[in-house]
Amino acid sequence: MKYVYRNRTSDCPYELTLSLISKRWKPRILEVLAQQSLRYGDLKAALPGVSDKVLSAALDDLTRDGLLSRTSFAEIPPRVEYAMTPQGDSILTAIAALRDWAIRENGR
Amino acid sequence: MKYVYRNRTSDCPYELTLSLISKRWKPRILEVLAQQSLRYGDLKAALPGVSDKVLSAALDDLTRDGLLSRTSFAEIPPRVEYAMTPQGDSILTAIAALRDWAIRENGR
DNA sequence: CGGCATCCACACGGATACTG
DNA sequence: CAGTATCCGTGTGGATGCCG
Repeated sequence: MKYVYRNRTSDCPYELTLSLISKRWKPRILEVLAQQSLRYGDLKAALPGVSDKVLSAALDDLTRDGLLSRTSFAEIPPRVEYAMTPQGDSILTAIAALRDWAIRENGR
Repeated sequence: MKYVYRNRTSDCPYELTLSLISKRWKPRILEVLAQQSLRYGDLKAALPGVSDKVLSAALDDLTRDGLLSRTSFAEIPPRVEYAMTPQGDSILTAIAALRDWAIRENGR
C-alpha cells in the first residue's frame, strides 16, 4: 500500500506524516503559529537562535506542503504574514497526541 | 517550562517526542515490532535496504530510550530478540494519530 | 522588512569488510 | 548470527553578507 500526500509518497503512514514535521524548528513554528498568525520578524523573534536561511527554508516547506499560508502585503516596508491552514490545524490535532505523551512521561 | 524524558530535555513537548522517533527507519521498526517481537536478522529482512550500521544504531537508540527491550540469549549461534516495552506501546498509541492523519489525507 | 546567496563544518546514511 | 570498524558522499544547520 502506498500513501500519498501532495508530492510525497511512503509505504509507511507514520513516516509520511513525520516527513512533513520532523525537520528542525518545524514543531516550534507550528506551536507558535497555532496561537496566532505572525509576520516573519515576529516569528523569528519567537524562535531564539534560528537563522534566516533555516527559518525561511522551513517556512517554504510548510507552505508548499499546505500546512501554512503565506500572505504578502504590497506595502513599504514589506509585510508577510504566516498562518495555519485548515490542514495545518488538522495535523496539529494529530501531533497533540505527541505533546500529551511527553507531558505524561515528563520527568521519567 | 522544561520537558524531560530520560536524558533528553526540550522546551517543546512535540519536539521531545519527535526526537525519539524521527530518525530514519525508526517509524518502520516500531511499526514492525508492534506486530510481533523479532530477532535482529528477521527485523533486517523486514526492512529491505537498511544497512547493519544504521539498523543497529537505530535499535541502540530505541533501546536506550526505553521504547524497545533487547534480550540476548547465550546460545550458539547467538540470538537477540527485540520487543516493544510498555513505553514503546504507549508512544505507538500517540503516533497512531499521525498514521490516521496520513490515511485521512491520503490522495490529497 | 523579509528574505536569498555563499561558505563552512559536521552529522548522517549507506557500502563494504571484518569479528566474537 | 549479530553485530562493529572504516571510509565516503551527501544533506543540513548555522554564520555572515547582501539585496529588492
